[in-house]
Amino acid sequence: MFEVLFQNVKDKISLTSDEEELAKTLFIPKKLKKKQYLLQQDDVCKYLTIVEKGVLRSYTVDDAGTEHILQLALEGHWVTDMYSFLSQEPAIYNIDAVEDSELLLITNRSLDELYEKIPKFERFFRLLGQKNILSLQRRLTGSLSFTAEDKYLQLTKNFPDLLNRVPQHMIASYLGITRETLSRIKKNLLKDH
Amino acid sequence: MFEVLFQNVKDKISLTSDEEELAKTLFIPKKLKKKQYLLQQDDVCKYLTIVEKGVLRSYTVDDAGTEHILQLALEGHWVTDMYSFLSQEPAIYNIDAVEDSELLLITNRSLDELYEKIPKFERFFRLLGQKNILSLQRRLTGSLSFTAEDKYLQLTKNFPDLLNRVPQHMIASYLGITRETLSRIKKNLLKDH
DNA sequence: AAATACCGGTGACATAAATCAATGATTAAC
DNA sequence: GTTAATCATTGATTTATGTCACCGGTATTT
Repeated sequence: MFEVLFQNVKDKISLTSDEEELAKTLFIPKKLKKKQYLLQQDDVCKYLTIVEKGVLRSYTVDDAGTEHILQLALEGHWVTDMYSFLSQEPAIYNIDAVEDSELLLITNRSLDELYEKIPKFERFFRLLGQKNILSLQRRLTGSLSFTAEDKYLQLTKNFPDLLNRVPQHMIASYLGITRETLSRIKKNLLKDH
Repeated sequence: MFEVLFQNVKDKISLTSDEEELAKTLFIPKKLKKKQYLLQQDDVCKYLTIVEKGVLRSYTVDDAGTEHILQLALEGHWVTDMYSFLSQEPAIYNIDAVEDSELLLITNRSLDELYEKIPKFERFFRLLGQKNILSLQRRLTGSLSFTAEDKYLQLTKNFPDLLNRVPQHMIASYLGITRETLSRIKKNLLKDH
């Protein structure tokens, strides 16, 4: 159950086995069936979550009922409504499972305990945040300057896994385009082979 | 010179005066005239920078020569090409001054020294990163789901300062729209008063 | 195994925003 | 103080992408 978490952690900091045992006690395992919610808009987000197995998505729903996907989180990715998690105000994002998934959750309180008892985790989450910022910046720059086709090509290049595990209409939503446009882009790319 | 930096730091962690003195030695003051570059694409980004006075922008230039602004950094904001700064690979962003500016720079090496000698800075930059992620997420969600007009309205609401200090065409670029479109949006908003 | 929901593809049409081009207005440079 | 950049505005036109409607295929449910 904890393999993905500790692999993730050991990429950035080293832990003694005592520290690892302590950390384990602070995370809550949870399973989610496909389509089940981890968080619904307007609820308070109580957990920071790492995906051990499966896929989660975080997304907003606009006035027209259209979903806009902020994040597609595969194994080893962290997901939360960060604003709600930190402030305990109502969430603006929904989070649910794209596949049956296994998760590890940590509350804000437990996270504080983790920082206090194993200060190395300050560094871990600093480095994790850095990586996160990099990927958000790349995505935003792409969103500002790329055509729909280029955004799709960038995705196929950087995250080919996503294409197999996530339905097309979610890929489209993640790219900020409609399912129809994505369908036509794929057709075009085949034609130009 | 260091007022903005230490105000920024003390919002998140507390420092003794010894620590403050040590930190001061690790930053390099620099002034930049309007339009001067701090970093050019394809150079290696040597510094993480905080703006003490003035405004910087980071941006990419596409094949057509159009600029796309990732960040507009007012006093107290941190700016760098994070990928280049961390990896010492060539930068993809340009950074230059929108107004005459006063900056404090820190190298990767000095930053490591800072973490080593004052571990509290791990926490500081973790918290800074969190804030950064929040704002990138908000901007990306807006970019995925808002019309040009709504993106502009969100900006006027959240960062009214920017409108006075930065020319319209840069605001447009920051929003991912053309200057012409922004000009028409403003006209429309006035009309509907 | 029939019924139902989900998913991707496609045509016809609509529209937001980009592009191209020209004109003042303001600011900076000489 | 004249010249030259820089900046914002506006009209005409084009284009990428969205919207709406429908279809067939494949899972999923009962």
